[in-house]
Amino acid sequence: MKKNIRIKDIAKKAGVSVGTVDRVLHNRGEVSVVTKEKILSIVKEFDYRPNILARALTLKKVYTFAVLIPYADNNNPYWAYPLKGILHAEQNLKDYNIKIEKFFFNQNSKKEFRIQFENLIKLNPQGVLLAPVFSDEVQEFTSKLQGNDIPFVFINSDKTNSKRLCFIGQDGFQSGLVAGRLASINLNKNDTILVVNITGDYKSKEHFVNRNNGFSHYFKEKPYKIIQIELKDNFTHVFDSVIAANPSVRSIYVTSSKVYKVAEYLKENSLKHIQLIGYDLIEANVKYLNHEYIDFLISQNSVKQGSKGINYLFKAVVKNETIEKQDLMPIDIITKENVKYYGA
Amino acid sequence: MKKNIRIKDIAKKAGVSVGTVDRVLHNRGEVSVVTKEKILSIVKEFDYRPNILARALTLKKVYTFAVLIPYADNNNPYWAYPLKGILHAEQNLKDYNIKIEKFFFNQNSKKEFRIQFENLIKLNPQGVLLAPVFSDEVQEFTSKLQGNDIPFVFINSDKTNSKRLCFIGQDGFQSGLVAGRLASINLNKNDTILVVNITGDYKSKEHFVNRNNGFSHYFKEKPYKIIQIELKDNFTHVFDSVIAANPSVRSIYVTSSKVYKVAEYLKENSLKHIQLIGYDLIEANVKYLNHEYIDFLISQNSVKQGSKGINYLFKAVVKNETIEKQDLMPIDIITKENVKYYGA
DNA sequence: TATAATTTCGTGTGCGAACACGGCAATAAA
DNA sequence: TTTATTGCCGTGTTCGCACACGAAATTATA
Repeated sequence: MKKNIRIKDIAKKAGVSVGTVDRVLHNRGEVSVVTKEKILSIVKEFDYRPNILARALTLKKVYTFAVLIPYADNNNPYWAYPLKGILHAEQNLKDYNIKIEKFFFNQNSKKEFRIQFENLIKLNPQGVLLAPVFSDEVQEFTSKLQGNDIPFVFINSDKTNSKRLCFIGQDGFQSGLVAGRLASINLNKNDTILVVNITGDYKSKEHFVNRNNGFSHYFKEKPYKIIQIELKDNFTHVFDSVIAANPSVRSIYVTSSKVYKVAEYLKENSLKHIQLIGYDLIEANVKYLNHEYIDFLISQNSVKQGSKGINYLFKAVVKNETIEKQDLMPIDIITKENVKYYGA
Repeated sequence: MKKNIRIKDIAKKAGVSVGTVDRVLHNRGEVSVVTKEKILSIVKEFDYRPNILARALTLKKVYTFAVLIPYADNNNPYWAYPLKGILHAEQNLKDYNIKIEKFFFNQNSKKEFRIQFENLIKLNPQGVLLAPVFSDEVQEFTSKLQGNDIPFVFINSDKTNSKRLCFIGQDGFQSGLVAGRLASINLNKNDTILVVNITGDYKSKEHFVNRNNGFSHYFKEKPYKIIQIELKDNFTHVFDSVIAANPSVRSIYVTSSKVYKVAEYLKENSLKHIQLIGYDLIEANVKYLNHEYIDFLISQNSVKQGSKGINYLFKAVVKNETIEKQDLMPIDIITKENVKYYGA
């Protein structure tokens, strides 16, 4: 393990001054082709990597990253968690002069999304982390970013067509498979499984479609009856009739973090014999998990998604490292017994 | 979010030079009580934290950490994983002049452990990460470390009596509960569950005792029969008779990472109707998980344990931060469907 | 009072990288 | 030949911190 080579060392080897080496490294011209070539070859040979500590120290320049995600509220607590991770990463990178500007929008409002991304663009950040909720708007937005040479990272869901730096999230299909495995526990032949999609006005459904597909795929050639229903936020009435019409329902799979709403329903109607599986460790879900109305939660590590997003921007923009185009988070299986280790 | 205060700022506020501030901060004396008090109060008021970038840059001093863990081999692949994490963390901290010296010993040889820790002591590292396998020897070792003011971190298992900086590992009891939950899936009343302890010559059993206790606790007041057996590495013969004597065994819980040996047995004897649960994502286990001879693996994040261990030493020794006395890793539940996300 | 010993404090240098600035040579324009 | 203009390159400073060195102020001793 030998020491890292420094600019000074390169200069000595090339028989020039550090200033010259620096000019080559930063493409600031004013260097003859001959010496440039020579320096570059040395750089390559000894695998020069700038000492980022020294760089961060000397650069008064503050890197600004921007985040564009939905805001969280009572009816939509999910996005509080990625935000937590983002703040955590910000804290971690404080020494490196990284500032993170946050822009929030209503998950159901394309208009707000558009307003916020206009604001964001004005800021001219060095990198962007965003949740690509509305396909068309995202397309438009990312084109602009590309035009300004601003790299961007997707979080939570993906739009493969765009030239993102990276996507951080979960493989929805695969998590559907896991859900299938969990939903079929303790079931008897001919029992019924209910799949519940609570999407509200949510427009970007790809995520949920993948989960459904994975789930269905798991049950090919398995002897269970599966019913799928689509619900709005306020669904008690609809649910009553579905349950009444299907008394053999023994297992429910909710494809989103709103599983706590179904849990609430099960509790109020004393339906503890029905297994319940859903997504994400938000507070309400954890409560029902502990009270055994929810049997399994699938976590997509939303907090970590946030911190990873920022860290990838840091690596790519500040450290100039190449990063993987995709980081699929583990599909954590959470029960009452192990939930306490996934909290913070 | 205002700028961090610097030594220079403190100096100005106190009406002294940076040298004086520095002397106070590092307790190098040669400062009058009055000015010392004044400086300390300013430090406190403005929550001064040294810029670790600048510090790492200026300190030619190389921090040396030492690691003392069992080595991995074919019959004992486990420790390859924490080592992986350790190497990863080392890579990450390269810029900070951290060197990590590794010392390995045979898991069953107190003699080797002793030899290696003598070697380690000679190195006089700034911090130590160790697996406290042999109680008495560890006691002796850690006393010496304390005598030399060398902080140390435990990994994988704990010895609460010693003055460790921190313990990183899993709550064995709690993981036993999780195993209980998983082992009782799809069971009928009066089915039998077999608990298998494969400990070899392994002397430090606390870890496994905790897992057993947690498992037993889960089954209090549950209508299943539970049998516990203790096996050496070569157990085929014994196992034959146990299975023969208990045809109602429908679920097996192996309390260690050697569950692949039981899986092998199940495969050779075509006992696919028996559920199998064990620990750790070592290669052999993953293979049988994919072939559905193992139903669930409980992962204790051994790789991450390694990297965390080093990072805690870094935080405590280099950054001078206080750290939690204990970091309990999540109890990851792994199935065929989600295993691929826990690999690296 | 003069000198030595000690306490108390300030200054200067270096870590590695970034960049402004200025210098020297070769060539072009006067 | 003199004066600009350009191409090419070296020097010096800065970032925040650590530490060596030495200077001043204070106290002790002759």
